[in-house]
Amino acid sequence: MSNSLKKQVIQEAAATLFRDRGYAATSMRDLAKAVHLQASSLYNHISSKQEILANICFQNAHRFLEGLDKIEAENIDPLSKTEALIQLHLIIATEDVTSITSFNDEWRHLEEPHLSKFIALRKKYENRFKLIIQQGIKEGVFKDINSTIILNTLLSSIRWVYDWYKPDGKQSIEQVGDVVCELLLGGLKK
Amino acid sequence: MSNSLKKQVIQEAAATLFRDRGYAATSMRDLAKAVHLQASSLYNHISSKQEILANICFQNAHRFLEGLDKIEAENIDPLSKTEALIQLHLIIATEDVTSITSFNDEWRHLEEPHLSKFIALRKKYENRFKLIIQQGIKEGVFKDINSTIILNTLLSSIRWVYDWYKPDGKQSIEQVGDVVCELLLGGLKK
DNA sequence: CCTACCGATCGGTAGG
DNA sequence: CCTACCGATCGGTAGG
Repeated sequence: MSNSLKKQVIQEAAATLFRDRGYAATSMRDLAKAVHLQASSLYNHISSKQEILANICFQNAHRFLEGLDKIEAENIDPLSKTEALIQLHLIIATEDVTSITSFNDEWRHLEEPHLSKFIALRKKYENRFKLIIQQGIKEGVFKDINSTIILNTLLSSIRWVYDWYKPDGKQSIEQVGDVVCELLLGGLKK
Repeated sequence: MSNSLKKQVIQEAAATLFRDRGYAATSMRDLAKAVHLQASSLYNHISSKQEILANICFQNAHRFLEGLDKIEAENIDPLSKTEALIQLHLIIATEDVTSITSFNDEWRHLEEPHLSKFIALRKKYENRFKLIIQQGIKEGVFKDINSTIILNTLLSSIRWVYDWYKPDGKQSIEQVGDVVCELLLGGLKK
């Protein structure tokens, strides 16, 4: 197995462990066992436990920001953009459930300077999302509700899917997405 | 200070630390420092780190179940019950933000037999909540949407308030609650 | 990739 | 409530 491929395997095993037990409760010996190595051998592929977490967090942060870039560039109204963003969250979630869950829950274990950088990226994402919502309010498609509350409720309401969704379930993620959109946007639309 | 009062102080300090750093990343020495004791002295008041977590989790679980008891007993329609449940979550959240946050995020660090007991309590709560939603669908007040998706979206969408709400904010929790109700129930109502 | 090992820290106990 | 201390485990390094 190539070195970079092995690194990938370690990263994925770490994401699973971080999701299941949390970052702090996962030891490098747990991780080593998961990939059939001695703990010390991990350090031929990664430089520290912290680096693994940082990779998980920033990889996912960039996936969200890239998705947002595309949606912003599209020539569609704020309602369609909001719908597209909800679907983006669900698509990213299903592409790599374990990674996204540990990204959601474990970023707070980032150390500086990673932590500040991560929070800044998230803030940027949220502000751009909020701008789309505010545009929707301005254009009269959305109710005139505090846009921070709308944003937080939208972002938060999608999160259960990460914990809950299993690819072998009876419902496709698109179906779940449509229902979630109907539920959330139904109350938001004027 | 009485013994039971000191125990209360320790529990609250622990809830704050668990919320800020997580259960696994909080050491008994951290906790001891927060209450101006030596680590060993904590054990005059509590029996283990695990016991503290179990107390936090079960205290909050019972607050939710008691609230649900009352709401179920009221002679009101499913829509009003759902509204009352959303407000219940927000009220409990604001009464004791730190405790509820570590209850939400740290229960998975419970060990057996606590863990199974806790999951069973939560399942019971969710099933009874779901029954109210299903009643609303049957009576034609709610759209005929998969009740599990509705339940999860409702429960999940409220969670950001725990992380976000500060009592010194500009908005009262009732205002936030009204907005969240409008947003969520607006899409749910037929 | 391994064996051997480091200093630091963990939850908790003994004994007063 | 403290000092002193236990065995276990932590992330990580040295050296091959």
